[in-house]
Amino acid sequence: MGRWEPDAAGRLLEAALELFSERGYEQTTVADIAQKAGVTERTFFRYYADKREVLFGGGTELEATVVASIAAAPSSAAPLEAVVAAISAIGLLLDERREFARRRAAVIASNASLQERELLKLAALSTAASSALRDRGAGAAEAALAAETGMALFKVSFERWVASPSARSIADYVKEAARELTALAAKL
Amino acid sequence: MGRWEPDAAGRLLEAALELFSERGYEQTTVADIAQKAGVTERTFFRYYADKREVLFGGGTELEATVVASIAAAPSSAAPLEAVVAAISAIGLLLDERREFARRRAAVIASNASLQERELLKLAALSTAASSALRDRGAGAAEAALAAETGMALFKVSFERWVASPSARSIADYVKEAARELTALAAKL
DNA sequence: ACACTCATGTCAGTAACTGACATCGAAGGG
DNA sequence: CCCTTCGATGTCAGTTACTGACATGAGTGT
Repeated sequence: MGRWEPDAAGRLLEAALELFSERGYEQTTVADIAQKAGVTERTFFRYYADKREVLFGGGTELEATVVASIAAAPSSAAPLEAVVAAISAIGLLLDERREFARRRAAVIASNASLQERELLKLAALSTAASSALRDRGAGAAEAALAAETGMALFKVSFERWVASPSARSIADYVKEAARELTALAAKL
Repeated sequence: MGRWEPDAAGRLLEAALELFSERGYEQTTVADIAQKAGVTERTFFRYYADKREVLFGGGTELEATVVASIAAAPSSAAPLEAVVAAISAIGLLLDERREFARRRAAVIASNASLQERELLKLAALSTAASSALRDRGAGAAEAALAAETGMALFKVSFERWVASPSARSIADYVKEAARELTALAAKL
């Protein structure tokens, strides 16, 4: 057994999520979170670069999933197809953490600066997807556009998933949104 | 004549842009900006809600342009067509402030927290576009997807415009990206 | 027993932001 | 011409996010 309770980062995340949910993001200080997790404020900043980042720890994992998923797409798949597969894969990941993802989304929806951070993470995902598409032979312009469009699909799919109380998978919403996009673009 | 030099907000913006360009965003304090503009730090925060916001003053105008543009689209226009027209209108606005838009874009590109703010403003634009589409009779789902897709088009168009030294209008890049999107979506 | 590591604590400092109150030139009424 | 009011600004004290430097102390291997 260690000198300290294990998994300080996880305890900080749980403490933050609870406090943000109860009192709101701005009404919670980092000192509050640290105290609830049984560490000092300084330790919080050793695990998370800033107060918001505590809610965005899984970013690397998501990025890896996107990249792997695009790399694994059959070479016959069109760029948008590969991206749709990638964001469906992310959807499956979130399905596994259904409870957590919803709590987290509710907190983020209630605070603008958290939304900013979320959008930045999505943009990072888009950049990763674009790069992975280029590795598959797509042109730079095509890759960037397909990646951004994919993020648009993800945003609306995730929104619908959060808004709906049903147990449907995010991947379902993605499929649906992709069909709608085809229809919209056909009328352009 | 007033007691103070006129247009404090404008002076603050100009001071901020110069300092951010020279030293970088993080190496510039709000006190630096205020001093260069000839006011106190407190006055800065009376005009701008936070340090980043000084670069994002035109948001309301852009939003109004988008809403007006979508409202003005002929009822025969498909949702994505209306959105493409709206972001082309924004492009024309930026063309008018070419110089400023490029300096500003360079500063934003160099700092993550400024990128966050920019993404949030874009998201606000998307929400406004979605709402304007619904006012024209579009369904909620269709409107949200068309708006988000439009922002994807805008992002890649603006990126290409910034990267290119030519004098082409942003609207040209939007048109080009829209054509590419049609091709990508057709293969879905 | 000893040194060494590593997660944590302690502490002082900077800079972003906020609320409360003071100041003072201008503008308008009497 | 004075007086009042108003609006933009200044002053100041306080909170909180975040950082760097250094101290501590239990485990780990030798």
